[in-house]
Amino acid sequence: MIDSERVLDAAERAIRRDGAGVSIEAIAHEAGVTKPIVYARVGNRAELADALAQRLADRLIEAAVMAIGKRRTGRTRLVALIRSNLETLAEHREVFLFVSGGASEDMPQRTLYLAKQSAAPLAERLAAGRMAEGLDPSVAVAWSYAIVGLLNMVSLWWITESDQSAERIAEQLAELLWSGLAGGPTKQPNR
Amino acid sequence: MIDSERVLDAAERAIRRDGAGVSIEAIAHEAGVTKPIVYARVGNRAELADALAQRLADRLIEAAVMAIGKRRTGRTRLVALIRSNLETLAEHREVFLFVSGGASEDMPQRTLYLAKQSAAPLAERLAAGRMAEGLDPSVAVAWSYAIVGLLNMVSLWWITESDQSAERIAEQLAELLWSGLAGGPTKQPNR
DNA sequence: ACGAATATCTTACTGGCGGTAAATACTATG
DNA sequence: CATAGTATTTACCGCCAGTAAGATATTCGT
Repeated sequence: MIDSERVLDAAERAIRRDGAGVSIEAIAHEAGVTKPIVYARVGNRAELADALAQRLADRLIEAAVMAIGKRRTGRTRLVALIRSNLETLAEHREVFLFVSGGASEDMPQRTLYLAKQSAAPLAERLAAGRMAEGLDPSVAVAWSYAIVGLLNMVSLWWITESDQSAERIAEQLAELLWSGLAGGPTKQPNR
Repeated sequence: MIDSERVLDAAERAIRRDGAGVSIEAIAHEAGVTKPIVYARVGNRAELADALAQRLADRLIEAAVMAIGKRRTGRTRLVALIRSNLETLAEHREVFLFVSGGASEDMPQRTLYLAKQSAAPLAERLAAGRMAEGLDPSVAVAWSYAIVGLLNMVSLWWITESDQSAERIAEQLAELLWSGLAGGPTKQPNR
């Protein structure tokens, strides 16, 4: 009896090897079993992608927790979070690409599903933080999706096209997210 | 002789009808021709998606230009831009979903390609704006991808799950993008 | 210990789609 | 009318997701 975790492990290895377009058969082969087993354990391709998305989200969160383990506050913490996100996604590059597109058809729904894994806890924290400061917490949901989308796209760009360091990119994004386009505390000029 | 524009029009209709998973054959049928014609005109599925992405990007830009036609400045303009983006994507919902995932395989590359259509001009404007203010323009590229990704994800979320008004969401996002998490001009507390 | 029932895995197949090569209809020109 | 060249369709291939039915191991009652 091979449990579903083994299959998922094998799926990740197969994806790393063959790219986001892996066939289910290749995954089965990697797991040392045959196709129907994969279907029995993790379901069809979409469900497989969901499961891998879940794992990836877990890793992102774990990495984030690690990153803020060293007590940092405010902006510095934000930089650390972004950086950990970039580096974790880069580390699981192929899986990231598979989850975020390699599974055909109703893809967008899955993108959203994956996003929600990260966005939901983020939204909670945001709402709590703003409540604590006496600010309107109702922006939290939209903001969390905004931040997740931002990180996703920048990660994709960074992984495939940019050669700058994660540190530098994280710094730039933190600047945007922390202080905004208007440039923070200074009186904003309009343009 | 049917030109490629006709095929693309048909593709959009077919996508609106059948969703992002349309078969090429269905598109050909909608265009009143047969499959190889589609391939001769717009190439394979990936190239079709690219062409539609281009069209969509054009529409987004056009709508954006319209939106800022009424002379607005700074934050107000930002709200208008975001709102136009949301509404335009909602209007072309299915095409948006097709472009941003309906085409299988090397999807992520295409997501990035689509993003670049919007990000490149945005980056130019950002860089110019920051130069004019004596700020470091090197953040422009990362920021443009950040903003495009942010808009993409929020649009996806808004289209499929949220029932709030575009105006309200635009306001919230503008708040984030303009003033940042730290909450703008006011001295930021850390949390 | 032995056979029956059940759980587990594999072989073998189907349907459908992306993509293409070869056949056919069509148009223009002498 | 013939011929050359082009536009379009028919007919096909290969591949893969997903599944049904058969084979093999395993548990359980007696």
